[in-house]
Amino acid sequence: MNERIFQTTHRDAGSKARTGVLSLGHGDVVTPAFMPVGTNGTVKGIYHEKVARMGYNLILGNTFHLYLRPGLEVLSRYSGLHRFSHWNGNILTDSGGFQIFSLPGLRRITQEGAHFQSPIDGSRHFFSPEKVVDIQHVIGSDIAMVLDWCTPPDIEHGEAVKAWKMTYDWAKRSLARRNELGEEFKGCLFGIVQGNFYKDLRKESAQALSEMDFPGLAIGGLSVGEKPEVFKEFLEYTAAQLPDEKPRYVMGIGSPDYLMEAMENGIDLFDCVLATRMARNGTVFTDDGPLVLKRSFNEFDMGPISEGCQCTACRDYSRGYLRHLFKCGEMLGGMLATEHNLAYLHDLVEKARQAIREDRFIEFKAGYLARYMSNKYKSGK
RNA sequence: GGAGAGGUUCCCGAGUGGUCAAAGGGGGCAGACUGUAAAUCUGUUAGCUCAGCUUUCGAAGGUCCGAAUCCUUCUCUCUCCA
Repeated sequence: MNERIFQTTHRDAGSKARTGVLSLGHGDVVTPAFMPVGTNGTVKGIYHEKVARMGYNLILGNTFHLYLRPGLEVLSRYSGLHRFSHWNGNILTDSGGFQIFSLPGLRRITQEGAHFQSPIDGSRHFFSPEKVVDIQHVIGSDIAMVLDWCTPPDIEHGEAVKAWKMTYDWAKRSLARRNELGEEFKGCLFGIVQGNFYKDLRKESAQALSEMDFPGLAIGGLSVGEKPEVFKEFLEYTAAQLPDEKPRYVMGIGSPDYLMEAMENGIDLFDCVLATRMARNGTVFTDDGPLVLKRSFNEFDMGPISEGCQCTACRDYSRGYLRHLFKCGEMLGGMLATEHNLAYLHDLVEKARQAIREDRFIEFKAGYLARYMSNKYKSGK
């Protein structure tokens, strides 16, 4: 059942970075790979067709959201999310653990699972690890994630122990449920490492999950409000505990600098809402740092966001026009910016893969970040 | 020509003697955003040598300890009637 889904194709000579191929139900994914987030079965502000044409073959959906809307009956009648949403590539679904974590006051976690209230209508629901596997089975996820308990920074050691032990127990139950479904369950199920910001717990969690029958492992509970140095320290530490032969996925990171850190540490997958959310809010990635399109200095700028970028925004429109769209609240602005940010990250990761293949990832990263982090467009303040 | 209403800080618009540099919108400017309760949220928006001081509510005078608020004149706008 647990066939090998990942092959490393090259290892960078100067770091732990690696390239590989992930073979999933809807085609291969070259790694490292960034995964755009499409929580509700749509990557906000862009056609699936464009996402696919850009080169993305693995996007996210969210168990929590899709269970609440449109609900399992609809998804089941459509034979899953691929057909429902007309996406022919791969889909990874997050379990909803992060959403439940994000609903303080609306949730209660017990050994059995998570009780929560819908943020849509206040109705009460319950997710057990088994049920979450079942829902993702209905969705038809190519990669399903176990239900986990994500914790914020600055919690007590004792509480962090409780959370990761719970996540571990839930992981075992998730696997058991997957095994019950047998061949019917077409996707692969990934485990999630927790352990908060305690190295002993990260290590225990990573080792415990590594010994289990998961075809891939994720690092959860990072980028939840901790400082960048802390993120980096725990990313590096935790990644090193994971088995080399399985794909490693860091959940929820998407700024260029975080992606670089992840790739350097041998991470193969990452996803984030940042690119698409920032885009809708008017900020685009450039090699010189993030650019807020609404800012006044763009008014007469007839150049593209990024020279050489192949996206529609850069190909057909100027910074001045994009500024105008955002100032008018025109939805095209958000759509174009979304396309740009996704194209930008795709290009960036492709450049990184190329650097890895040529054993020069460290120089590539240093050169890129020196320019990106100088943040040319940051205001004086 | 007659009757009435009114001119408030970039705009709209509250405010009818001190607690008003003046509510609230809008616009402007800036900041944030990292497994999406987000096409969202936050800050700021007279000037200065920002504690404090100076100028500001159509204009000019006046009353008062004190005026965006009261009085006089002027000016402009709008509505209705001729």
